[in-house]
Amino acid sequence: MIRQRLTALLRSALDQAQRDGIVDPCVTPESDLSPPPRPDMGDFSSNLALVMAREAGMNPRALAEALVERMDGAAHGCTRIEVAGPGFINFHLEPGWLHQAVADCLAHGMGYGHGSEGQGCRVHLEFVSANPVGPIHIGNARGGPYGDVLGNMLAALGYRVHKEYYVNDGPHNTQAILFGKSLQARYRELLGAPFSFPENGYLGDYVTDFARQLVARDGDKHLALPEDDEGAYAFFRLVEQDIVAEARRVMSLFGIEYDNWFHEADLYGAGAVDQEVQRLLATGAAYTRDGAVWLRTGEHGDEEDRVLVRSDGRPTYIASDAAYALLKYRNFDLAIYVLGPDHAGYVPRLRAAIEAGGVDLSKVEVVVHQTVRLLRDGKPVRLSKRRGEIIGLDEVVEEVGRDAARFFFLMRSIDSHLDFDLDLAKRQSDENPVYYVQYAHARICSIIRTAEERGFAFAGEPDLRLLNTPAERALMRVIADYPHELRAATAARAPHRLTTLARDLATAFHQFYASCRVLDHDAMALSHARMALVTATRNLLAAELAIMGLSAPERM
RNA sequence: GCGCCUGUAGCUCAGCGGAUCAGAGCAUCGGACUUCGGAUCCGAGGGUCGGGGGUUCGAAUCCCUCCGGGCGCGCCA
Repeated sequence: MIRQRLTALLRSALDQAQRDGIVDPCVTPESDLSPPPRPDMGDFSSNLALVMAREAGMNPRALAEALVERMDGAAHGCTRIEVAGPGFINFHLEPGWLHQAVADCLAHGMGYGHGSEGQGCRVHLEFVSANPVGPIHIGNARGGPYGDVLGNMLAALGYRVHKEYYVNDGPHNTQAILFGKSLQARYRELLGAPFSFPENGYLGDYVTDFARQLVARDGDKHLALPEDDEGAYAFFRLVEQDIVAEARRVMSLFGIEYDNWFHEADLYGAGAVDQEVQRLLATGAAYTRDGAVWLRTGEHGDEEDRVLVRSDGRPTYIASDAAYALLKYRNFDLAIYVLGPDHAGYVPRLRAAIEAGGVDLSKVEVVVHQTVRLLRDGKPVRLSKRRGEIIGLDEVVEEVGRDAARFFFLMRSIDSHLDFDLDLAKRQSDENPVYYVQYAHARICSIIRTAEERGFAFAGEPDLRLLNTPAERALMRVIADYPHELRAATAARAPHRLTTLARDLATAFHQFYASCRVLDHDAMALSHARMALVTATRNLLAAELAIMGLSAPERM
């Protein structure tokens, strides 16, 4: 790859300068190789001299000059290397490097830019994992496209990715129990039995709907269940399958398929939670106090120790999370947790619990996405499962479309708060940027169809050297940069950058299209070359859309 | 009160391991050869990057502080 060649060139020049005594031997700082702001300034620009000027005790420009003098540019495909501005080293490359990128893209098709540096590293990626006590709403959903696409990116670079949804259905989950109590109350209410609706219970209509279904299916046989936590949990379990099935349906509607839906209850069924608690006690990572079992998370970066097992003997979620984490690390090299903002405060104790369990924290990554605010009529809508104020993810997906909905979520940086204006999303659906990208793809497909219809027959290899106008070069440049950009975005765990890359590619193509005629019977060689460029562009657009989980329409 | 995120053009947001980063889309206004899709392209206006201080030759970017917004701080998850 071109970047590696230039980096090597810089390094050898630096080594030579050090041998010549021009520069004191010092640590080579991380330098950046990026496109200069204007094409006429060259193809790549290095800030190496700027970055290390202070450490080297030299004026940046002088340092840059010294480095350039020690480069054999011609041997590395450079037509010119010059120092610019305060000390940038600008590389002008032979145009062939761009043509090579196009050829690479054509040769690799949908796999262009992909790699194997992941070396099969097994990544456990968990995302969404909403409490199974109601429909998935738009606030829970943000982790969906993020995790899904991040997984696709990692997979493209050779990681073995396992996508998982963790279902919090353990017998001691107070949310599940509260939901169960609400359901039980509605059930008894429908049957005219005495009931008491729990304080802060789930008020949504869907709870009554579930109760109605239970009555229709089983009659009054569940009246026998006790009105306590165990009875409530039993009620929860009566409808859990339906809730999870619905979650699965909605995620699928959103284009997300998990490799596994893991149930917390199974950890208990297997005795894994008790085993883990015993193990933590045995290793001294946990201790007993006031009748409860505490995990020494305070020694692992948390503010204080946390309760692992309540004084009444019921384990907390940390216990099952610790047990689950241990399970994960038996089969995976890296675990990425994608959590909602309401779990931000939980991160230190999660990491602490994992570390206390004996797992190296370098194998843990936690991404906390920021909130989604739903706007209706320009005003924020409070989302609360408990109060029954819910806009279902499925409603949104059906209204604005899967592609637009995914793109909308994906566009924003995961650290940014996201305003999802329902009315705007609906009204704007025609001008959503996703259509801009998809239109570029459809347009190219149209060109290809036209070429067939009009009998353009291209024989042999295209002569890519014919591609040299500014618009062509700009388009090739975007294609050439993709492998590096994909890696940078993946390393930064920043799927939102893909949306920018795709838009940039579409823009470069549309600009090219406006100034370059592709099909011309009077210039067959050029037509051939441009068809190759356009085909490469379509390949990359399709590949980018695929990684983002979006469709690549041939017609719109 | 403490912690995390955030404040960039009228709106929604990129850029945030410093310089060649003042950007995009939308909105507004004005244009586009009658052959490949106008869901496109070209152009214009518009911001002292929340305020203030500091580090630096150089800060939207790093540090401190203040102000505004969001979310967390349970033997809930």
